[in-house]
Amino acid sequence: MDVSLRQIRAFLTIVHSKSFTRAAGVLNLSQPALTVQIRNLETALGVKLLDRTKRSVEVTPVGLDLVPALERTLHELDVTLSDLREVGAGRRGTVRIAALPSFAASLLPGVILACRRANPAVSFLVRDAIAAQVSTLVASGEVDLGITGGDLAEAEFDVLHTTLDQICLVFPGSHPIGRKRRITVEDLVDLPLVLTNPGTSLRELIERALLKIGHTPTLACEVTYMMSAVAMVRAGLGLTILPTSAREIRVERGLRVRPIDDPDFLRPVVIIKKKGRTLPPATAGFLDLCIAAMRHERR
Amino acid sequence: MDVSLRQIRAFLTIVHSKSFTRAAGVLNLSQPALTVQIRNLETALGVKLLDRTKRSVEVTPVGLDLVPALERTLHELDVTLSDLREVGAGRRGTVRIAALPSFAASLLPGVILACRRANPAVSFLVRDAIAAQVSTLVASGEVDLGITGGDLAEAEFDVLHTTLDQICLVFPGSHPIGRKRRITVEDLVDLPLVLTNPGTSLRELIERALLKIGHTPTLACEVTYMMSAVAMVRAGLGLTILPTSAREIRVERGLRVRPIDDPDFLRPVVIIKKKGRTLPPATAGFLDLCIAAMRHERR
DNA sequence: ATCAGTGATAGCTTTCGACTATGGACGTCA
DNA sequence: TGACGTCCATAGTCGAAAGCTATCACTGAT
Repeated sequence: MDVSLRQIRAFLTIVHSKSFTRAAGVLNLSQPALTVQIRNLETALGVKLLDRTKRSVEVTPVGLDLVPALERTLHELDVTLSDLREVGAGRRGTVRIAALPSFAASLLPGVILACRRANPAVSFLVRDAIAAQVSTLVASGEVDLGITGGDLAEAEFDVLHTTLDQICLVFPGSHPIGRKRRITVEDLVDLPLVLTNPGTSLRELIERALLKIGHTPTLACEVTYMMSAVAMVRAGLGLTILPTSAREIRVERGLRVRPIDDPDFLRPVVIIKKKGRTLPPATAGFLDLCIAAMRHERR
Repeated sequence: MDVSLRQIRAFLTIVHSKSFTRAAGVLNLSQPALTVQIRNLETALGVKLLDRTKRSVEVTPVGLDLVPALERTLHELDVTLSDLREVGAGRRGTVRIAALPSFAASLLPGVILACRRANPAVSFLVRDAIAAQVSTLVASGEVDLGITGGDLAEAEFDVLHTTLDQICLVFPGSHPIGRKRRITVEDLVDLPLVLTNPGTSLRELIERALLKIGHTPTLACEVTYMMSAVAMVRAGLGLTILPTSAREIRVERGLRVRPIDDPDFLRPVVIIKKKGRTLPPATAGFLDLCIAAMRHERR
């Protein structure tokens, strides 16, 4: 027969309590059960581990040598497994998530805070990246969740939640366009725009929408970070177009933000995971908080 | 249910082979058995460890974190247990033995050599000590075997073997006593003797034997080591009395050795162990060799 | 000498784990 | 596109393992 954990635990318990009967009590077992366990263990190992003698049990020299090693190993295993149970309950673990920069800066901080408040031992790994990278990160398994634009192609992902992100025009308070009641795509034509880099989903969305009415954007400046775009606008270099989710439009004073009233500027946003992948429990909890926060945001 | 080693091994095997079916082959198990093992393991831990998806099995992030720790622990355990099996087979281990100096220097080296030839990984701990100390060492468990004089009092020990050690008179080749055909206790009276310290079993034996015929030894000199005694005799300081087992009587040239023809000078020698104690397998093998060597010696 | 306490043994019962057979999902290839 | 093969899951059955109760044999203490 093979050696089992039960047998090892039985052995160690007997060594500590120096008695089959007492050990049986500790292990919630009958004394004969223990006798059999030890007999089997000794048979399996081919060594006598305990000397059953008058009045009490003594460990053989061989058994004594064994005790520290077994104890160390068993303790390691127990720690590993009890940690794991914590992970299983969602009280521990690492939430690994990739998100568009706008969400990484606006939605996530609050959600992370809430999640950490509920389970202080949970840690977070946030990768902020443009849409194309987000899906790659999810597909490769480098992160478990992705928050990205809704234009993903394949059945490689499960869509866990969908919401909409209103794209807005950002302009100085003094700009004449502020007087319009409603801003449409047509209004964007010929306006000097500060846009994010080509390849970003936002840029593509804008170009596509303008192309639809036969135009291309009038580029005032091209930047990588939305923060830069906002600064440009503030300096009067032009106007920019950012999603509502972008934190940048809220921190900069003296700028005005107005939705662009066009279905093309209501960008779908999804939370995705790799298909067939189970989310770690802590991450599943985090997801729920995310969805709740998005619902709350859209109200 | 509790986590078992089988389950952990099953999990790791599946992780490596990335397939239930293949892992089942490796483990000589049916595939459904593995399915059940993993299901039980996951239930016990409250975590999904494997994602069973199309065509192949993937480890969940949580499971992946777990693999190295489990592997390390399991490997440690395997090493510990396989070492132990070696010990159990007597191929490894430490033989701990206390012996009277005469035996430690004469009988033991050969036996140890033979034992080591049979099992090269066995190591030895030899304590050479006078009779009183030998029994103490055995009683305390500091050694497993003791070779000592036969005058031990208690039922605290098991006597594993008994032999007799002829006590001899050692004298210079030129000494007149060499002309006697037979040496008796009476011959010892008034001879200048080089004796070992009071408290040694040999000294007590000699004093007791002389006292029986109403005498006390004529002390030429008192020494601790038999080697010293022999050197004194060699220098003509007196005669000495040593057991046959003493190696010293063989190495010194120009000395003569004659048995003292008296039952009092046929000292019983025993091999003992603590009662109720199981000998480690390597030590049991060593004991057999000791007994064989003693039998051979007395022929 | 009796009694209390220890571990071992025996007989019975329950539980666990393994096997065979089969089902459902998915990928592949004609 | 449909038949097939592969993979894991499920169901039912059976045997082995492990548990329990009752009792024994031994030892040490009263």
